[in-house]
Amino acid sequence: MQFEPRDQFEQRQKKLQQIQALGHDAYPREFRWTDTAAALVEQYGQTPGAELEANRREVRVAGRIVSLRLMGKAGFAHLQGSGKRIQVYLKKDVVGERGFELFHLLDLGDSIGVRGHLFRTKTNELSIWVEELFFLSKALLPLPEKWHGLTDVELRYRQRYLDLIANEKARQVFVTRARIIQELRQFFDGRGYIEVETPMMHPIPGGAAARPFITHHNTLDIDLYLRIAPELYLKRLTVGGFDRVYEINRNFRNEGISTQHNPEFTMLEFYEAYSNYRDLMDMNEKLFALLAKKITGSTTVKYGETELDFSKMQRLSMREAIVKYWPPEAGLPPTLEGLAAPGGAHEATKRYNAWAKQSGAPYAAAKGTLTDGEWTGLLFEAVAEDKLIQPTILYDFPTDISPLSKQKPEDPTLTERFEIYVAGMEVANGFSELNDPAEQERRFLAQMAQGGDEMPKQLDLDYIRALCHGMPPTAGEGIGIDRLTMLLTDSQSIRDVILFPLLRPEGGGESSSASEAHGA
RNA sequence: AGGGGCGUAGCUCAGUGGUAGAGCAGCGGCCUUUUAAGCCGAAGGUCGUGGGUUCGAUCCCCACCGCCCCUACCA
Repeated sequence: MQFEPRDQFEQRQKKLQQIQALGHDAYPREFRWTDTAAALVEQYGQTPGAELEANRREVRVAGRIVSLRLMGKAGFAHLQGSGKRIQVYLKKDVVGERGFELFHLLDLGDSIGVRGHLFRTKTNELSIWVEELFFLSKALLPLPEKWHGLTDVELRYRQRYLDLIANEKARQVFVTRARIIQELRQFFDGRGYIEVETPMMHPIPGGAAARPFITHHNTLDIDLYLRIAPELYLKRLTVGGFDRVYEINRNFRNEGISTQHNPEFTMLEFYEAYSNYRDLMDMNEKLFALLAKKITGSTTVKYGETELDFSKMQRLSMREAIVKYWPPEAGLPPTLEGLAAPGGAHEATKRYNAWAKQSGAPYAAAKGTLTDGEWTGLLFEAVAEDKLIQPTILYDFPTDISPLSKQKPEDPTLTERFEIYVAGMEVANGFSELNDPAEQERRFLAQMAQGGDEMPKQLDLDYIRALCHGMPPTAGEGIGIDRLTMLLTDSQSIRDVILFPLLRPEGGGESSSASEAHGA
């Protein structure tokens, strides 16, 4: 075992031996504390020193040493516990020879416990007058720099534990993330939902269009797929009579990494029998406003340069969004009727692309021949998606790109599906669930016929069979927890809301081309 | 995958075609109310890796590795 910086590592090992020589356990088993640093700062932050002297408050507090100022026969340190710091003051004639010797052997990063009482220093800082010092654990490696903290983003992600110690904001993001999930559970539990866990290893990947990760089960000798969505299992449960279910857990998609994408990400997915997509839209408006209010204190939330207003949501059909956000420089916008007509979306896309290519705007790149619905979806993404900054419910998706959604009775080319966009990001996707087994089979087979990495290769017959047992009319939705957390914590990258985002493994770097180059 | 940027002490960062610098952390010493404690002293580096140009490269060029950003795939 050797880690950089080696000299400090060895130095601290030596100190640990000296601490043992003083009669302390190198790795003690417990410390009985009465208060956390955070609670004391909260409770006594304003209490005057005279009052602290008059009613002596005895405390036992544990924490990590994050600052250390040793002055001859006395010293100060800050202990960090539950995210907050409290100062401790220690002098030789109070803690005694042995206690003070131990104090001398402490380093930044060590865990200690103290017994003492609260007081205020000359500069009026709330502090603990230490009467007894307890050694709890040695940090063999140094903390990040005390003033700037840890700013190297790579180190912040790879060694998140250091980020959490050094950067209060980072800690706060993950506390908020936990609160968001708690609020969501409360919301759905309060509406009669039950929380379930469905398989994360699937024999047939399904429920979304995405490339799966493949793994293998040895005893059964079968390949399994890390799930790309829990959808098909959750709907089996609505068949089984769980009329309101939700699951909060990971999905895995073998695709690119970006500020908005991590290969494993957390989704809340929920299904509600006897409701349709309009019911969910209404529910979402309430949910997002409630969450913003509970988490940030206001329905208006700062995100980067903008203010997001969750008190209301704009509603647009996909075609309306194309018309609304069509850039005037690209000529007259298409009409709703034009987009609905056969070939209309393709024609509009060609006009848009002609302008986009010469102006440098993102254009709608298609591979292969597309259906009207696919052109519509593509055109929407190019024209409108990144313009949807304020919370927007986008609805009525083409059937061609919505294989699990129920069609609109008056127009089978469209489905009862919506997505919620905020800050240009898709954060939710919901629909009236297709529960006609014959139609579902047709759609699955059409997907398979279309081919491609992200399309199902195999028909999920058991799912069709489940539908044949009858699924009540049901509305379902998925909400991306990571992106939602980004919005409510003002985080610009998904890596800032995932504790351990996927990075290339450290120290690898022995690619075959590199070793060939070395050999040549 | 393509384009752009970055990589110097443990951390945060300067810097130059001529043998490498600061602050913090660490080490030795002084200091019993300090707080980015202070003062004195010593130490710490294959300047991401490998090639090339050059009398000489941390600096210029190329390749590779890693990270970040944008685009593409996707949620």
